[in-house]
Amino acid sequence: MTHDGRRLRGSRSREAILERAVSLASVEGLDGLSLGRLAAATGTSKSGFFAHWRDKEQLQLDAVEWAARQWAESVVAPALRAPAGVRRLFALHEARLKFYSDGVLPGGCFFFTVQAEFDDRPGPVRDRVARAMREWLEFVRRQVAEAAALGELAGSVDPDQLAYEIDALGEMVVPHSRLHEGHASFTHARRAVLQRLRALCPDPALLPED
Amino acid sequence: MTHDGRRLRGSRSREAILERAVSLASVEGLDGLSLGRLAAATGTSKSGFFAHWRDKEQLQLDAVEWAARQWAESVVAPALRAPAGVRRLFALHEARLKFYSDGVLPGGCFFFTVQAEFDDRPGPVRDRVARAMREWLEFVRRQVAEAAALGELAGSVDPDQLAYEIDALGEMVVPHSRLHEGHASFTHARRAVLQRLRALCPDPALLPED
DNA sequence: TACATTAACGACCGATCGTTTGTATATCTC
DNA sequence: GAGATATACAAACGATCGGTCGTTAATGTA
Repeated sequence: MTHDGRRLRGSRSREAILERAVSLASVEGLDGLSLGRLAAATGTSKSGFFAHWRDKEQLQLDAVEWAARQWAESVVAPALRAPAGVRRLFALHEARLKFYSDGVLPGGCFFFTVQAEFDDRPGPVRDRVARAMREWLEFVRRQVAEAAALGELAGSVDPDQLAYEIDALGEMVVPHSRLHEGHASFTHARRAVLQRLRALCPDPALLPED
Repeated sequence: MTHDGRRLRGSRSREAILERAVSLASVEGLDGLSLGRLAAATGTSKSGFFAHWRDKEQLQLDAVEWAARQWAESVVAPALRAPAGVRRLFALHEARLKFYSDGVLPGGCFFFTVQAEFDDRPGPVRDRVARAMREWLEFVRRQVAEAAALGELAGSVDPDQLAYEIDALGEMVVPHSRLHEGHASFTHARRAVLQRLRALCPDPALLPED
């Protein structure tokens, strides 16, 4: 009846499980999330996981992969529709903030949670998380360098430096907005980067005033 | 023989346990830390904990208290030796960075880890952590306001805004420095705040050039 | 000295953890 | 259709979880 091949059916439930895992892990972390709770949340049995993954660590690694793809589609891709340079750089910052304020993930940010969880725990998961963060920072750095090459940033800008600032100001919105209710941290994060870029940009018309 | 009163002895081991708990929690989190491992690390039995605390949550609450005191003594107090104003503000930032780079805690920062762990988990521990972070941010905000009142910051500065920036740029050093080895993030965090303050301060002699 | 209190312990509890085993069923290959 | 494979499950495993219980030794109070 159903035309699900076993492989199609398998990869569908695999994707559904990973989506749930990323969602739950944004709240409780990848290790804090237990297979029992994940099974309950997906309406399956926990022993069924072992048909898809050798052990919990393999599932964690695939969850990081899934989250990186989600980030690329939800944050990076929309920002790439803005014209290259300082406008794209700020669009990237705003797309991240929108990702957070839209509540795409219940915990706000998978990578913030998982980064805090694994930054001191050597192993494959930590390495995979570190790679994802490195690639993200490298991408931001490239946007900075491109803006500078287009003459949209004062010449003396260090791309590594500015990329760190943009990332830090954006990422700390997650704990601030969740710990102290209210929208203030979003305003602060947005304005911090906006004013920083406006101060560097020779053409103020490229960026909103406020 | 020993002049330990039972109360003195009790409060001594209580403090020793809390110090260990804060240290371990900076790595694995307050919930990730299990009583069994804490007992092993302190050379005691886990059942002994229940002579000092009703349950794990009470120990967690006291650990937050202990960590807040450590932060006040190791970061806030040294910075207060600098003259009020923009110099104290920057001294505060540098004291925090020194706290991290000195490796006072094996996980870098107790509050970063615990914040990420509890920002989505309602309960007394979350409330206590939120209060500690609120008090810290309020303290930074007051230093900003004082610097502005002394005429050491351009008049248009919003203390909430600048306090958020200083905190975010300082705190994100923790995951960055641990995930990507190297000292770069310390340089970035230091220079970001320094250049921001220098741009606002009418008297550049108050701050180092670089 | 008599008695209460405290610190600390070993042994054990039910629950949950990640994982293994065995089994049933559906799907693909031939 | 036959045999291999993939999906999924229930049941159970040993380990560990937070927590309880009963006890011992030391210290305090009377």
